[in-house]
Amino acid sequence: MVRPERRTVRDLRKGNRAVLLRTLYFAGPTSRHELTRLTGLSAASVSNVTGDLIADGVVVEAGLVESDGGRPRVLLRVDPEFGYAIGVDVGETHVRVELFDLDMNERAKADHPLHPSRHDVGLVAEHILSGIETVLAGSGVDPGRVLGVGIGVPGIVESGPEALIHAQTFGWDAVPLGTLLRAGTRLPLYVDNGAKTMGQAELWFGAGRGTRHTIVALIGSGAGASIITDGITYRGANSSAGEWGHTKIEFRGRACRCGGRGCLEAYIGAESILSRAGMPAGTVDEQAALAELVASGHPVVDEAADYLGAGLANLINLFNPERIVIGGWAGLLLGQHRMTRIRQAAAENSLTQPYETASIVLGRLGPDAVALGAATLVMEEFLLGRTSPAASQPTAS
Amino acid sequence: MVRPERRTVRDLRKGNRAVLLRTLYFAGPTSRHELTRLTGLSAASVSNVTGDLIADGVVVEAGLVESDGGRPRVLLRVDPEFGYAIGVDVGETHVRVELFDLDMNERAKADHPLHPSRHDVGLVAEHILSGIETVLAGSGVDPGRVLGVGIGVPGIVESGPEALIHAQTFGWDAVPLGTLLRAGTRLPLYVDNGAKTMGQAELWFGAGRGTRHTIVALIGSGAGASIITDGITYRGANSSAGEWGHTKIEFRGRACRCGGRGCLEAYIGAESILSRAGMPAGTVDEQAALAELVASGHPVVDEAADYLGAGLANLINLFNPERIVIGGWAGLLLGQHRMTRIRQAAAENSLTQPYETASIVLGRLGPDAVALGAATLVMEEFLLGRTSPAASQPTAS
DNA sequence: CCATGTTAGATCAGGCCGTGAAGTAAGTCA
DNA sequence: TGACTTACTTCACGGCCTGATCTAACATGG
Repeated sequence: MVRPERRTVRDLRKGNRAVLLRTLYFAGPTSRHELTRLTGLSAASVSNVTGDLIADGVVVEAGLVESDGGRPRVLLRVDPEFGYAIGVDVGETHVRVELFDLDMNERAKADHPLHPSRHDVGLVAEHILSGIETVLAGSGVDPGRVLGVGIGVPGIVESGPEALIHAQTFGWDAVPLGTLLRAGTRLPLYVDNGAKTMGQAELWFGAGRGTRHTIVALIGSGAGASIITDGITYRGANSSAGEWGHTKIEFRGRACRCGGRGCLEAYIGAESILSRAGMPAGTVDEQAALAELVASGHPVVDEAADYLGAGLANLINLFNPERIVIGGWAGLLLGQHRMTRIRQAAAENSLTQPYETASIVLGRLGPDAVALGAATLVMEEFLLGRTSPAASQPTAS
Repeated sequence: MVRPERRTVRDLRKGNRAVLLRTLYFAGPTSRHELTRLTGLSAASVSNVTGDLIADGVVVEAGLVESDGGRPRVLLRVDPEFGYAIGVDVGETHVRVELFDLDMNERAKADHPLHPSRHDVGLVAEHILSGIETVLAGSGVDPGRVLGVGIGVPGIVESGPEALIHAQTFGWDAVPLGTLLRAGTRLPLYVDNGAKTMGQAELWFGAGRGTRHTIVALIGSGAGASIITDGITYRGANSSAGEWGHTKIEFRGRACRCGGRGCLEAYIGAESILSRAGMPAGTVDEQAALAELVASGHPVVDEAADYLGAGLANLINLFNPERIVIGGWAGLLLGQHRMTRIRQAAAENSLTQPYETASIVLGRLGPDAVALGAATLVMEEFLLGRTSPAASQPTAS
């Protein structure tokens, strides 16, 4: 039931251009000669297409490499200044906007604190728009060179003609954030779940680099997962795939804040761990409290590690991944201090063969990678050749 | 991290040929004119490529359709006699070999009973080879027109240079069935897990037809799932994805025959249901006993339905499918008599938004679709243009 | 300093491909 | 019988990738 595409001879060039661009981007400075090896294209085609790319300004020369007794190789690379990507992290306590060049170096940043009880859509949209203006002004980057804005939000993002956001914790029900923003900017917008963007950041630049069947488990107050199948973030029919935190690990078990019972999140989410240890939500600084709890060796932490291992085991059995990355602030905390226990629980609760192919590792990017991941949404479009600075326009009116 | 391919201008033709062939296959008799609409290709190209296909004998004309006041359309279709696919079902109690034409009509069949305690690899291989000979002889089909043999086996099939089969219930550990068979036949072989082949049968010809994000849950003695993501059976890093039956639904719960605890299979598998009702494995005819139990309204059946719903809910949360097909003989039995209860349990244990996009339905093909599904493995290759009768050869020596 | 050898990259002719435009086939209808 | 309609084919054209050939730019050795 595969649905192959590709039509005219022109698409060929487009595709090969994208292949070269992607190879240059991920392999770094590379000579034309080596590109023929990496892409399988003929030397003649590499010459042609790189010629186009250089003429368009996307690719620039980056020094020479001498070779024993022959013409030196000219190294090529994507010009990091050719375009820029903006990543937005809409979190519980802040709206963070970051501007990256194509090498994903942060060039500017804007932070708007958000009161934990005020997540009005209009306010968030306002923060995002003013943040975009701030980073553009602060970096001195020509707005016309910005390729787009990626936005990581909590909750489920329902794809469709207009992306609709369902975020229980924010009280958002079918909120068309994209539509609201389009009134204030003409930049292309890419909205996705924050856990998915963070997963993509780990996949591209973190602990998942080079893998194709990967799961990034994110544990903070709650728990979610980003599922990468064959190199692509899996979204399912309505983009809500990956709701790992609300899978049942204990039939009719402990009550979860989602209203259900026995959800994994009710056993491994920071909020639930703390409340089990006698520190209900809102009474303490979650991160500090959990750190202390983990260090103190409280049994509730061991229990959480066991459940986490079992939860990972379910993912291993279902997805047969080559790597599992544990991320999110609570996940990193648990992983740093209870990794052996987690791995053991995962081994006990999964089948041998898939367990052995899955390496369980800690995330490398820290909890602040949501904006970076959101920016990779923009990069993805760019590398596919579906967007370019010429197509973008600065903020409207 | 997408990895686009496509190189030369020649691949274009290959791809478009595959697109046309696939469209003709699934849309049935179609005129060239309509093919331009269905494929997006120009009329000129459709004319060219169908010309090739007809010249190669793959496609034949299939009558005319008058149109009001113009030249009548010539209908085209794939010639069902152009090639044949053999499907093999290696089950607990039999080895079944079936020969299909391209329309998936069964043309011949061979059944070898298997003693439930004797699953010697050599014996199974012998049965398969003699079954192939039998169906070829019985149908009178030219062996040179057979496109390949698809084989559905129990357990985990580890893909690689040689497919290795790990089947606990058979006592098989890393058995290279393909290699053994290749000594007796030169036909291309495609080995896969029987649950996956059955899932593919439901996807192509059964209750999953037309869907792209689908899960086929198979419940017999045990439980497994075939996960279709974006129209393709998902296999994971080592082809062992979909081990749904051994995901934990009850942390440290009931003992499972796999050695673990709290596996879903230990709550919804026929063997476990019967043993809970006081009928341990081996003492009764499983299928008859379960049917009686279901009809009698025994509470253990209701309990199983609840667990099944919760297990499906986990799949809904993780995969966000558009359809869930319940299959397998025990699954069909439960579904026929407890569908409401299953659906309700699924609703209670999954998030609202993904639950609403997933329609839960019964399988349409019955429990004998393993061989049919195995034959679709051959068809898949054929429709991609990667195999043709000319490439195949009759049995060696 | 220059001829020679070596490697990187560019250019060119040739073979394919898909497409729009124009042409042909095969009906209906009046 | 001829006008009209619709289905399909043929043709010229612009693009594409590739192997072969050519040019550029270095090292080496005399």
